[in-house]
Amino acid sequence: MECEEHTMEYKGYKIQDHQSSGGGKLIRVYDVRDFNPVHIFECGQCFRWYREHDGSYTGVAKGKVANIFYDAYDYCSEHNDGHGSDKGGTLYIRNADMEDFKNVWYDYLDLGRNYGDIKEALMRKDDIMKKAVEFGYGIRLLRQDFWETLISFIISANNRIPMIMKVVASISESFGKKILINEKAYHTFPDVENLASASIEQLAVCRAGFRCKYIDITSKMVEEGCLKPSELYLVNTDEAREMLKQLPGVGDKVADCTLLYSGIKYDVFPTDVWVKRVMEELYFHREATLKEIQKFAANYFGELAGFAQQYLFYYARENKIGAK
DNA sequence: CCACAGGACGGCT
DNA sequence: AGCCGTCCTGTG
Repeated sequence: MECEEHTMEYKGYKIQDHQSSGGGKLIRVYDVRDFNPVHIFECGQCFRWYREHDGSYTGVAKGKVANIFYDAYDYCSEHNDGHGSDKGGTLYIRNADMEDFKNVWYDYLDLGRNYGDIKEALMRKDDIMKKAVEFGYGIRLLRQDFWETLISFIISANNRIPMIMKVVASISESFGKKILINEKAYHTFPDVENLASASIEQLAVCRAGFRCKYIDITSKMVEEGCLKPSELYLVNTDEAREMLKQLPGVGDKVADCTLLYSGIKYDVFPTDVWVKRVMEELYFHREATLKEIQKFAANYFGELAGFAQQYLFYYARENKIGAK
């Protein structure tokens, strides 16, 4: 089998591109900091990544399939140096070439952002954030496809993560494009037109329940141009949230998740039951309304609210903070 | 069989 | 504006 390797530099990262004639493609990215696949793929922001036996994750995003593995340089010692940054490691992206890395994965994995600085700023806030950041030290906010994120979080309403994953997988199998890799089939998330042309009966097969009608109407509204994703970048966060809330099935929480996880706005604080519990238990020391929590987060975390929320959510859910 | 988990929405105050 | 019943599909 012929193998070809190239080493190059891209936006400050040293990359090795490994292509074999057998069809195996691999990208190695050196010195990637603040990266832990478990934290990234299991912190509730995405629904299409599955853990393999070797600890890597396989998923479909932006029309591409990849397997992601991370090898930390100093696995056993402390994960951070007390200043919010870690020692880094090597990121392996299988089934990707240099073009895929430049066009999809660099951006999707938010590799252009210095999470060390964000973690340091949040840890300086208080001991609660220090603990939350130390716990989820390898979290990154994925910059996901807007449309997939919107529909995924409409499905997330009053629903649990394993169920959301099943419904999104089912919608992709029914309406997305098939990709064959080593004779195994993967499916992309359908684009707006494909979902808009589906009937409610076809959607019902995907087990989305009462959310089927929201998906149906939202698809048709977006197809007709009632909401143009590009316009969300041009307005402030409150206006963007109100625009999204015009779509059925989209309230404050779904709107904020969509804005945050597709990388459009970062000064949001999506407040689900877990975030509400952790805020009540650790910050308010009493019951608090959603409004109070939103106001507090906006003032206290400001531009970093979205990142703070993600560390707090992962910390709360993994440790069952505030659970009955 | 029942209790419970999880946000949006609409009707009521 | 705030409160609360209802919506669906699971699992324990």
